[in-house]
Amino acid sequence: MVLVDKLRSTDCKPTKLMDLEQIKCQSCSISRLCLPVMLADAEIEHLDSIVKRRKPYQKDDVLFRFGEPLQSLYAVRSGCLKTYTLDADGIEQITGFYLPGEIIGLDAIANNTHQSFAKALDTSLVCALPYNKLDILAGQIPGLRSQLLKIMSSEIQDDKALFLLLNKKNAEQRLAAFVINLSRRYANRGLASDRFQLPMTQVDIANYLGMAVETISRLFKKLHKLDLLELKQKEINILNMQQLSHFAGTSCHV
Amino acid sequence: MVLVDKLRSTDCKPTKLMDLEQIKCQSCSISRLCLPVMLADAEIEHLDSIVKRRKPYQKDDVLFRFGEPLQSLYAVRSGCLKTYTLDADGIEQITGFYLPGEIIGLDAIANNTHQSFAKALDTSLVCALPYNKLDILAGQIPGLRSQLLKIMSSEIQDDKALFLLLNKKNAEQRLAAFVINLSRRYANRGLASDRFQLPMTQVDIANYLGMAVETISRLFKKLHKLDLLELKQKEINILNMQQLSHFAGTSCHV
DNA sequence: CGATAGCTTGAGTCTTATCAACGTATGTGG
DNA sequence: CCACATACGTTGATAAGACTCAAGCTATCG
Repeated sequence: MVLVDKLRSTDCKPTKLMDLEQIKCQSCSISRLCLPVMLADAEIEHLDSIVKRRKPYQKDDVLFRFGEPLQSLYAVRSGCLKTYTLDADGIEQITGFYLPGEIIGLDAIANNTHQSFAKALDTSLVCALPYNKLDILAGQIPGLRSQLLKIMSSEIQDDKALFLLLNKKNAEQRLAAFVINLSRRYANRGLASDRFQLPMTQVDIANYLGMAVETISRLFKKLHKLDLLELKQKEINILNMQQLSHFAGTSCHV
Repeated sequence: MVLVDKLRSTDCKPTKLMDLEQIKCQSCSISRLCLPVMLADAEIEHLDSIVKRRKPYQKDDVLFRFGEPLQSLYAVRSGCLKTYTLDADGIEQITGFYLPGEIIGLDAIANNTHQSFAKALDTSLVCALPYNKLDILAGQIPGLRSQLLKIMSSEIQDDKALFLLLNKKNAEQRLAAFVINLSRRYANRGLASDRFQLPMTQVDIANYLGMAVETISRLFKKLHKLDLLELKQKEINILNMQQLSHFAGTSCHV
């Protein structure tokens, strides 16, 4: 995560960036969140050999478009990306935000066709995983097959949770839950969970959560008034995580 | 599907039912929607050997509960089931409806723990697929591995589509889209797509779509007034599929 | 036949969207 | 380095869609 932090700071030298582009799975700081989990060294090396490390994508660069044949899944190494479709009027409909260690494009496997657009929100490094090669490798390495299935299952879990959030919670609960979800994901990556940069605009958050931007703005203000969080520019500062979680409507299942 | 229809009719003899319980993957009418897709005969036999065919579940019987360790995935053979969680107040939150050929429990793979309850809405036959055996078999049969990944990818696709539906569409579009979705799924199973039984109550539909029952009732009435569909008891009759689709807000992605 | 779950209908309320206008960053070219 | 253009965020007023509550109706099942 040190490497990731270096990358995210604006003063990193081009040489540093080149180094980062070359980092192998073996030494990647987020490998424990990614496909290599539970693989032996030799297996990781095998996986590493099919990974194509791309030059960094700049803000607004597009990784793939809706309808394109699936060539590769993409593992995020640093930065942040979003996926979206366009509705009948050509309006963007955001379907997901992706942080380091997360895999983009899993929904394309069913018909070998991308079901969305993917765009960088920030300067971002990704690893391209050619799907046909990955599939073959999954046949040879049980741990990889297993991890791939787990990652997909995890995405299904997250989707169901999001579904419940949107379906059952009101605007303020949605926003609170969204912030907490981001916070948890940062925490999993060893980054600060109570103070971080929002990688997306409020317009994007509103779009993703199915709300008006005005509502987002008002609710951030309300959460601030309640001393639950602070938002300065894009920096978010969670002041009372427990209360905020409670506010989000403690999603208990039992 | 003839078999499925027989089962659904109420006058089927116990002996018939016993026969159905024993049907193998090789002769299962919905195998082309299920895991056996693209498998060679010998491979299907292999798969068949790990499948446990359960006695029929009756209405309201529970397949598994939230928090239980994942033993098996379940392939629906006939009938209809729902999955749901309970919120903090113990209120049911429906997360999905499952028709023949669909697989229940994929979200449990990530942590080997079921993330929801599953309950029969109707007399239903299911095949239990012990996950550890299935996983091993997926390592031996490339086509099975591939199909499993595709089924999971498909579920992710469906979840994203549902997400967009709930997030961006108003009540009447949601309901219209829900009906069309059911209709398409019946069509895929070779059943009538313009005239079918709603397998769930309006209360369940309301719960699933995040709306009040009253709204569902009013909207069915409205759709009837517009001559788009008819609803008598639980039998739905789509009168104008094209208009209904249009009404649902033609979900275009380009 | 009565009890209960499921569905319908109407009236009133509330949350959140919409519209309009203004304020504040950000970044580009002169 | 400044001025302008543009994207992003804030605030207030108004309106609409959908919920809630209350009550009555209708299937269904024991």
